[in-house]
Parts: sequence; structure tokens; C-alpha cells
Amino acid sequence: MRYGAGGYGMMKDRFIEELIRLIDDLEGKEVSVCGWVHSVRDLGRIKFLVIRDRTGTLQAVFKRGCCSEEEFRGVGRLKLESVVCVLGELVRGKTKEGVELKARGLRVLTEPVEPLPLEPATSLEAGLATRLNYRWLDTRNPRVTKIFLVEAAVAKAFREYYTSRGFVEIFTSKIVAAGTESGAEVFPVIYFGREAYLAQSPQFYKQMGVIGGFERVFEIGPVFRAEPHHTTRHLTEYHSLDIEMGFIDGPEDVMREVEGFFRHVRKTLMGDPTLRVILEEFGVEDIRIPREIPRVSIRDAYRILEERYGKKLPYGEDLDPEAERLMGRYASEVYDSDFIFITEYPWAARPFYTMRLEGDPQWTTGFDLLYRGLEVVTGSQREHRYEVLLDNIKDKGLDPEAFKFYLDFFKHGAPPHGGAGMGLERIVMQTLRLKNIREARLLPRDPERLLP
RNA sequence: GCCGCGGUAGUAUAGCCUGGCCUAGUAUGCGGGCCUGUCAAGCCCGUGACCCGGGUUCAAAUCCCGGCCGCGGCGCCA
Repeated sequence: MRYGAGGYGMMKDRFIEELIRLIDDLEGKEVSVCGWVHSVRDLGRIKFLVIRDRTGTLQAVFKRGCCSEEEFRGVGRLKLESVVCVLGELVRGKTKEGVELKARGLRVLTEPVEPLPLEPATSLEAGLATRLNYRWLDTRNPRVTKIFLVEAAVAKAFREYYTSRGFVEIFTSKIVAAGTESGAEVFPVIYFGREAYLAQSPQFYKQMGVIGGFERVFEIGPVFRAEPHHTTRHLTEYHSLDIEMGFIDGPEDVMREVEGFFRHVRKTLMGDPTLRVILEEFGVEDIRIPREIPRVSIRDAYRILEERYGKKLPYGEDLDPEAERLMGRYASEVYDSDFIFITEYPWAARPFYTMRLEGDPQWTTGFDLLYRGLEVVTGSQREHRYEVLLDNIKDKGLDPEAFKFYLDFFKHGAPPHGGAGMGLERIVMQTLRLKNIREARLLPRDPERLLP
């Protein structure tokens, strides 16, 4: 056959899932099924070829005389993961799908040129490092594919929800002149001979979006963290779901919008039959969100941790991972909730742009949302008053000159505002109860991994 | 960055503690053969590995040191 010659109609016009679903209409019709060779069972005069595409698998049956002798013999010699199209009659069969293809012809589009380093059908038995090294084979595993279908659904839900709430999607630069917090954990890049950085957060620019008159903005984009952490929940590059909204009375206004989003995620995932089945395959019966997600101030959290779980944290310090897990347990046990907001974080543990509590400046409007015991959202009301912001920068021991470009935003009319940043991969990881965040990222980057 | 554990065919593992019996076992893949209903197909034959460097020893997959990589925890964070 010739490639690149074009033709009448597409080589493949239906996914396998559609063929199976439409069997009532398609029974007895001739169809072309294209995909990868998932398995071959050659019994001699009858051969079974299971074809896999993104949506499922379908068995094609080859009997002697079904097609040319060359094609018939070729079935038995097919290598796994060859790319093929099988022409045949769609019939009801005794297979799991209830449908099979009575083959009339086989086209082999490409074959592997070397033995497979990883078998898609059993890739989950391999180590994660091996799977990531051969991600293009790993993602052919149906279960792995599904992780990314869920990720796409979460991102879509994010766009849908905030668009419906009057937010405008913005696209900010990822090449920046200064880090967001301190400039410590950023990747330097050489920008025409000058030093620049990869953005660790769209924080400053989404605030600029609000101040710049858009009032409510959101963005989905990559962020970069140069922290050499080795954990199951950190990446050096991940996708941040960011929102920022003007004219708020307090952090509660932001938390309500965050809560609404997670309700919409639940509705999107549980309401779609395909996605709901995926969740069930991952052992997730439901995403539990009570009438209102509980809100616990961190000062109450210290007390709960000590009284209920015997976990003593230094007063005024951030929650450590164990404390987060315990608060997740608390939410589950007391509120039957997978979520809990921890509010009023200490000033010492939050960045300079966070608004402090009126008359209680050691504590802030900063909050986190824990999802099954893991921090997935961080937000706060932001300090919009120029003079106060300047004082806060100095209070953190930072140089106002380094943040001049940011401070300038606040000189010409900044509404009270706040927002939040959410980790896309963490949301997917917690939703599907994945053990390692790398599983929720197509091409993870960590301190060691830069390929593929 | 710190701490702990690890690295054996393409993949996943056994062997390492107690050095020699390892010509390194098993499963799967891969190559070949048989089989007309398989679907974790089955049966037969074959193929293929001790991370890299240094050291100890008569002898190292096995013990020691360093490097790289992996897994997990912590710090920090989403």
C-alpha cells in the first residue's frame, strides 16, 4: 500500500467502543477496525486477533479461506503492538464484548522493529521507572489511558465551571524576571543573555488580570519548581489550575468558588457513565462532599490533632504530611467528607502577598483544601493595599525593589481580591487513589528524570 | 538537600544474610513447531541477565568503598 496518497474517506471512521455499542445497526455490515495488535491466538486453522484502540478491544476471527493465504498465515506471525486494520463483517459472538469481527482482510500498517521493552497489556506489572521510560507503550494499557481521560475531564470541568461563574480564561507568560516568593526555588533560563526564570506560579499575573479589569480570571498552565524533592506527591513541573477574583469580602468568597468547582468535578465524573465506570475500576465508589465542606481554622486543627490523635504540632507551624493525613481522617470520620478546608494559616507559613487577619496579624486569610488528606488547593485573600503590601514585603525580610514591578500593579486602583491555585495532577491522583503523582502525569519531571 | 532500602535476561522475580554446590532458577515476552472457538489459551524446542568503577579473597551476583540510577520517608510545597 502507499502512504500519503490520500483516499476516499478515512482509514478508520469509528472507535471500537462505537462498533460494539451500535451492534444492532451494524450487525452483518462490513467495517474496518484499526488499532494495535493486543494479542494473537493462533490455533492453526483458526486464528484470533484482538485489536485494541483507545476505547476498547475487539476480537477478529480468521478462518482458512477468509482471505488470501498470505494474509491468513500472516495473522499467526503478527507481532504484538503492530498497527493493523482488519476488514470484516461485524457479528455477534461469544466474546466478552458480545461482538466480534468475521475477518475478510488484514492490512498491516507497521510492525515493531525490535522486541517490545514493555508489554502494554501487562505494563502495570513493571516498575514505574520502566513504564515511564517507555511511556508510549505504557499509555496503551487501558487502565493507564483512563487516568488521562479523567485528567482531561477535570480540566474540562475547571474551564466549564469557572466560565459559568463569570471568570475569563487568561494565558500568562511562563518566562519571568522574578520568582513569586523568594526567588529560591526557580529554574533559571538564559534569556538573550539576561537571567530569567521559569514561572513557579502565575500568582502575580493572575492578580494583574483582576487589577487589570478582568475582575475574575482563571488559567490552566504549567508551573515549575526547582525543589529537589523525592516524594510520591511532588513534581518539578506540574499543571496548576488557578483562579483569582476581585471584589470579595473575605477568603470565604474564594473558598465557596473552590468548593463549587469540586462539586462540579464530582458531578462531571460521577454523572458520566464512562467516567463513573473508570472511577469504579480504580476502586472509587464516590467522591464524598457533604452539604458544606467543613472549615477548620488551623488553631482548631492543632487542638483536634492533639486531643483526638495525640499528634502535637508546634503552635504556629504549618501542618506536616502526617497532620494533613490525620485531618483528612478527621473529615472522613466526623463529616463523612473527602474534603476539609484548613483556614487562617500563620503568617510565618504563608507568602507575603497573603492578607493578614484584621487585628490578628500573626494569622492570615490563607487556607488550604485537603482532599483525602493531601493538600490540593492553596488560596487566600490577597493584600491589595499598596502601603500594607509594602510593609508585608519588608516584614518578610524581602527587598521591595525586587518586587517593584509587582507593587506597581497596586498603585492605580486594585480591588480587594483573592484566589487559589490547585494542582491538577494531585486532584487526579487523589481522585483515583494513585500511589504516585507521576502516574497522573504523562511526562513527569523530577530531579532525575528529564526524558522522554 | 537529608535519612533508609534497593539495582540479576526485553519485563517481573529467585539466589545475596551464611562467598565455592550458579554451567545463575522461574514466569512472561521474543524465535521456531503443533493445534478449527481461543479469550490469563495450551503443549514441545530454542533464545536471553548479575548497573558502572575500585577493593578484600585462592575464589565475588553474594562482602567492603565510591559513582550513577531506582523506590520510600522527611524538609518544602500543589
